[in-house]
Amino acid sequence: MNVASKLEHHAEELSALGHPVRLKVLRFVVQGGRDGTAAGDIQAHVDLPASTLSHHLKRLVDAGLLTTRNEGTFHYYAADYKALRGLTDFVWEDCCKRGKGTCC
Amino acid sequence: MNVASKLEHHAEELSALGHPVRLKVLRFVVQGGRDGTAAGDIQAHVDLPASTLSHHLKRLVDAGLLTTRNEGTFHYYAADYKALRGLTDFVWEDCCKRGKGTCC
DNA sequence: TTCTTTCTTCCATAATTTTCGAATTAGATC
DNA sequence: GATCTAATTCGAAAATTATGGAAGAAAGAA
Repeated sequence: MNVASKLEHHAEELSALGHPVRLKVLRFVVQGGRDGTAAGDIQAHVDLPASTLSHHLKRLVDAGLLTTRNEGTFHYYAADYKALRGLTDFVWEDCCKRGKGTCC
Repeated sequence: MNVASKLEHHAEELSALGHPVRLKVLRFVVQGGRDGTAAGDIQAHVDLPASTLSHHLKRLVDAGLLTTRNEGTFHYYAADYKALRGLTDFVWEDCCKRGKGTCC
């Protein structure tokens, strides 16, 4: 993946996280572990209409931050921990390389 | 600072980073070190009209990710490394505490 | 089949964001 | 003062995002 599209991708991820509801959802799912958290449990946590929440969940999945899996009528969402680590690392990449001294 | 407003604040920071130009700017400034980077140098890096860039810089400063300092007619922008660290840590806070096993 | 539960998609409206030329400010230099 | 340079603010159009009721889909139970 080239530099420009990597930037676009990470910007998309950050944009997805840049909304109070979605950030709250992501943290809840991150804390829920690898097995994932059911959409209904997420809804109880954020207290919003199902349709509104569904849009936000889709945005997080589209960005590649969450994965989803269905079990019967239940839809489970889990964090893509690798993607998330890649994102938080990206922001710090080459910190201070153009400055004098170190800082990070 | 309470939990809700901390969430709002970090969502605002992430939203500020959730744009390709602003993410590129932030990384450039992060790499520029503590002394900061002049607006003109940033403009050369992103190749955009000054007015457009100025809006993006303001957004990053308003979010608390950049600080600014004037020297004559030059405006220097520097990363608030503490704020940035607080942000990237926040996303991972209490990872897996509601799940079984560990992952982070 | 009919009903219930769980969740998504459709649709329209409202609100916010992005863009950049033109005008303006602020400081340095002649 | 006049002028140049560096950068911000104004203003207005275009594009994107956010919200949630209503309708639909998918799985299971009665």
